Amino acid sequence: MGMGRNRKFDPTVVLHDIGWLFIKNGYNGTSLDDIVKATGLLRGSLYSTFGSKLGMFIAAFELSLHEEDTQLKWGLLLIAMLEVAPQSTKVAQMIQTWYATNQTPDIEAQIGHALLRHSGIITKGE
Amino acid sequence: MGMGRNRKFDPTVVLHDIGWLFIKNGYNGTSLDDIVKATGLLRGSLYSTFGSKLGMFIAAFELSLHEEDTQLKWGLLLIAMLEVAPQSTKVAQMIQTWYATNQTPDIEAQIGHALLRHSGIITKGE
DNA sequence: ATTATTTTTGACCGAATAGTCAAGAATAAT
DNA sequence: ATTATTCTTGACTATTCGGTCAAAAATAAT
Repeated sequence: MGMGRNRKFDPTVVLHDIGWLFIKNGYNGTSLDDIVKATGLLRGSLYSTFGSKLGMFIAAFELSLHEEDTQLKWGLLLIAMLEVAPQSTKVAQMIQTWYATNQTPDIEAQIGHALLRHSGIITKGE
Repeated sequence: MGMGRNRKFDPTVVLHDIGWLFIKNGYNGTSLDDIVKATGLLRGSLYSTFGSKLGMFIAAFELSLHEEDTQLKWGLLLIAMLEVAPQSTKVAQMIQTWYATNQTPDIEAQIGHALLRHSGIITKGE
């Protein structure tokens, strides 16, 4: 008996912070020290909740797919496609699923547009 | 007097190997040990020729832009846009220049297509 | 053949990496 | 209030990271 302490932080909020970090530095470009500093949590809490760095990305990515924040969604989608999918079949499948349900005639142009924006080549409309 | 030894390897060939490595693992996902193994060269030779890991990427990227190998070119372009540009203004400028001279009505669709191919979401035409 | 200059070699370095864990603090259920 | 369970803390580890360097080998020019 005794269910123990409850989590002191809101995983959803933390995953947002982590998501934006990944967008800013890339997946391999983001270290755990970066995540620790950005979230204010310690490694133990992060690992007991998300399991691994990859687990953190997957959770943040999945969250973003169920949200309206298109900035977060597109950013993580790009990182997932280029950096994470090659080393995680699960992430590759998540992208597959997203693509299958979001396929439109202009999807490729949308992706290209997102990448140009992400890299700062274009800023607004054109 | 005495001009000293000549380089024992062909930088162009080496830069191709390095370029494909970056495409396969990403920039931050590729270590110098990876490069050493893939090229057969040792760190000293690589550093005396290219200066740094970033120098290796820039040289491989620049080479690819002057070539016909579209696979290599698109692959490195994607890596450059998403991973390297944020940490190198020089690479950002290279992409800017490329974009300025290659801007077409369907450039965004082309980029999106390249990224979908890179991540294995699509394989051939569609 | 000597020499000045260059490249190659591979051991080495401090810093950063992802991940671990035992001990302590908190708390939900009894 | 006790207790079983959970989360938090932060020090710790082994490994990998990009990069350096002195010595050795090679060679182009004289």
